[in-house]
Amino acid sequence: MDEPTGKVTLANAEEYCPGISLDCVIFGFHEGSLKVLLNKFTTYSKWMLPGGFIYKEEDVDDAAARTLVSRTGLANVYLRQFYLFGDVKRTSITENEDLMVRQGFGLEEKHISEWFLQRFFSIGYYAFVEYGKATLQSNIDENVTWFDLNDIPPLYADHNCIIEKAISNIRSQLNSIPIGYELLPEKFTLTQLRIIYETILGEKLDRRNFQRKILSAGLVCKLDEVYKKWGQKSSALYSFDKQKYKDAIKNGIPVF
Amino acid sequence: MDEPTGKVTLANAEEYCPGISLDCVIFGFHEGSLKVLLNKFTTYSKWMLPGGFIYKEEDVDDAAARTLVSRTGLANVYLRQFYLFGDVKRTSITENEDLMVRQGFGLEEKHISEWFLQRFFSIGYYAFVEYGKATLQSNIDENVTWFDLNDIPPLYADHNCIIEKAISNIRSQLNSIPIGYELLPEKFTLTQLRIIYETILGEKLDRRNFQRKILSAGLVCKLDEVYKKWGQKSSALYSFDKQKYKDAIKNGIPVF
DNA sequence: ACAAAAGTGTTAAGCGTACACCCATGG
DNA sequence: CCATGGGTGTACGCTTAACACTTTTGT
Repeated sequence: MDEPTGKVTLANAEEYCPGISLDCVIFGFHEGSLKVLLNKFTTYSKWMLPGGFIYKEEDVDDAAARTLVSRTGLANVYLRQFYLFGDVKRTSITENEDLMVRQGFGLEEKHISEWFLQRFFSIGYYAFVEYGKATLQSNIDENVTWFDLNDIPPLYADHNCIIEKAISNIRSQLNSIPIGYELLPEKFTLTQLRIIYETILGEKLDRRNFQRKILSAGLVCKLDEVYKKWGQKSSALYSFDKQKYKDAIKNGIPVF
Repeated sequence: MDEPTGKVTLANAEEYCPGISLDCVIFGFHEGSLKVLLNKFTTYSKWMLPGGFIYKEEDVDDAAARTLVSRTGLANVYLRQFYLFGDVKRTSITENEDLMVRQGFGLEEKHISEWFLQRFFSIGYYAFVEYGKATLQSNIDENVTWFDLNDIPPLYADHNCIIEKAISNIRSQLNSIPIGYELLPEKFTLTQLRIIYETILGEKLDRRNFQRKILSAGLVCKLDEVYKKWGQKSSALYSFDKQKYKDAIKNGIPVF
């Protein structure tokens, strides 16, 4: 999975740490809703989270970043490890056999059970990327697409649970992580920002109170420009104050 | 490490998942300060966090619980996975060689480099136990002792970092986890509870405001008994309301 | 005229914070 | 009588939550 444009192969399985993988819940924001990036091997029926393996001489965080680059072309994104999924039954052998046989990974026969049918731990990461900047790296073997967060199909293994856990994790930290900066374009409206919060929290927020709260945090500043949407009153555009944003990240300033 | 009273051996290394271990930051409270449980192999100089390996057919959470039982004799304790430590250089080969040679694990020569000198991922867990109920399982090969949190020596590998990360993790969730219930005996004073919060937060809290805050959460109730300490006014004893505590755990009620 | 979305302001209740005061105990 | 620690109460200020009115724009 380290070859963005080439065929997926595990013939080089010896280069990876055995029994451990990582899965990324990659969030984007587009047309008023949160999206999650999923991929599917063309020969296999189920969608799955973009994942990867870890080179024997590679830090886990680096492996996650590499996975993200290979699917979106984006480097230096907001990426956080949030949980290790380690139950024995989180993957099923029959499901993995199915996946493997259909996909025909470049494994010699004797390596199949040693590698792909073994028990796997998976390290969960979540990422925030700017939807418009991601260049999805689909190819003949692998299809990469955004899914609306409210419209996720049944996924491979425990990947639905991984998404759930990512969201509950983000939710519990929503007061201390400045969400929005990585998800939104440079210029955005407060309604867009509010929808992100509402989606994560799973509840409606009062428009006016939200506005006051966000502005009082001081991380975003109003621009002179306005956003014009057909059929509505034009709304003010805002931008993140990059310096204050970085301070908030570094010093853990509560932002909401 | 699954044989509490026997000699530590890894001759049965094939039974464990390779390249992955877990380390527990076990907190206790005694004589006005937070303690962390550490252990030391008698032949090796450095203290380390109680850790263990994961059987091939064992859930990670179960492995952590087993590790905890083997050191403290306690089952059903508050135990949470908080991070996976996955940097390549988190352990050093020379340090591991030193540990291994001195300890003389029951490994055949050819297995040494395959098992103990390989790269290790470590899953971090933290636990809260009642100091008075823990029965430390020291033996000839392994010494198990409580250390004051403010007096931790330089530990094996990245174990000091693991403790730091555990504390910062607990600190960030202090409003939503009912800390104290597992650390304190059945009957306790609010000063004891306050010291726990102060230690985790690293700052003094106003005695009166703390009291009001805790009581308004409704998880603890005042008893008719008092605690008498030599040289001071006697103070009221409190207990956790077990039902409300369970609800708070289950439903994630903010408790502070 | 009406619906949908945005801008602005007000008010009351609740919570956090900073205190003041008194009591009990032992040195 | 003083130092230490515990019990109780108050008062101010800030944050939060609930809510009303107006503007813009396209159907």
